[in-house]
Amino acid sequence: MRIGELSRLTGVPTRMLRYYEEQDLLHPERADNGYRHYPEPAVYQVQQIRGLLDSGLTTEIIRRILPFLNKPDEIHLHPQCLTPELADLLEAEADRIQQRIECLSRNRDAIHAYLAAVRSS
Amino acid sequence: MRIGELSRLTGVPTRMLRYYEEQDLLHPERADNGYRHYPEPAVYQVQQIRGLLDSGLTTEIIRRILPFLNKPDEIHLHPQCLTPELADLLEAEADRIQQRIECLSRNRDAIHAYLAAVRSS
DNA sequence: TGAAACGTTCACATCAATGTGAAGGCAAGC
DNA sequence: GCTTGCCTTCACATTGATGTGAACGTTTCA
Repeated sequence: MRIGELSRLTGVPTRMLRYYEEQDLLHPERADNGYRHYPEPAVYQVQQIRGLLDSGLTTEIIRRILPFLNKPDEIHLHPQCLTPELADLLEAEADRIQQRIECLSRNRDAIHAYLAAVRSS
Repeated sequence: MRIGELSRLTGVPTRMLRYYEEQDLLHPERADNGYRHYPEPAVYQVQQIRGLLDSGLTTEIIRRILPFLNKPDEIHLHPQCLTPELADLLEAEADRIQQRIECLSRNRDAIHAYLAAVRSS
């Protein structure tokens, strides 16, 4: 599909889809006339990118971890693909994500606790 | 304590502590000479603010929900304090936080799954 | 008293994510 | 063929969270 349709399907402005490409998050094919051409799964990928951005990750971090998401099965099973440095980077990023999750969970619970307390009074 | 000590205790630059005050997230007292004076609990509050910012929340949202965090007990139990609009706002914010948690959890799991798959090969 | 360390405000700079518009090429229908 | 809508690139503006530095007052201590 072309960029306009992807934009409609995802609700993400075309400007941003081009920006994500510039940031190496998306890699659409190009038609003869230069038009970008996206495969079906791009819809899901864009939603994933949006979710991560909204969660406070930068495009740089997303670029780094994106190749390893959505691929628990279809993995390049050559062990040399996973250098120790890369493994460390992924673990560190998972840890930082975990910290965010805990922070957000605490505060979500606090909001709920507040609402419950006030309502039961 | 003064701003420098709070900065050392939290690792947050004084510039940012002043910025958070400008954004109505912190409200230190002022000494006669104009120096800011923070109470002990400010340390925890600053850490909380940082956690929320790092999780992708804006200062505007943090300003709105901050008064209701950390107060499951010491609540203004006057029911008129919780207008329906305010309750809606808090619920909506809790929902959006929940979405972030789910997005981050999915991707943390994906990273772990990738690492596990590659290592067991 | 003078230096060092800290505080104040003001202001300009940066960076990432995004908005917006110009100027022009391509495509599909009337 | 012309209009309409989509596509391209280029470029400048904006917003929120920061960095950084100037210019100046305060506290501390030798």
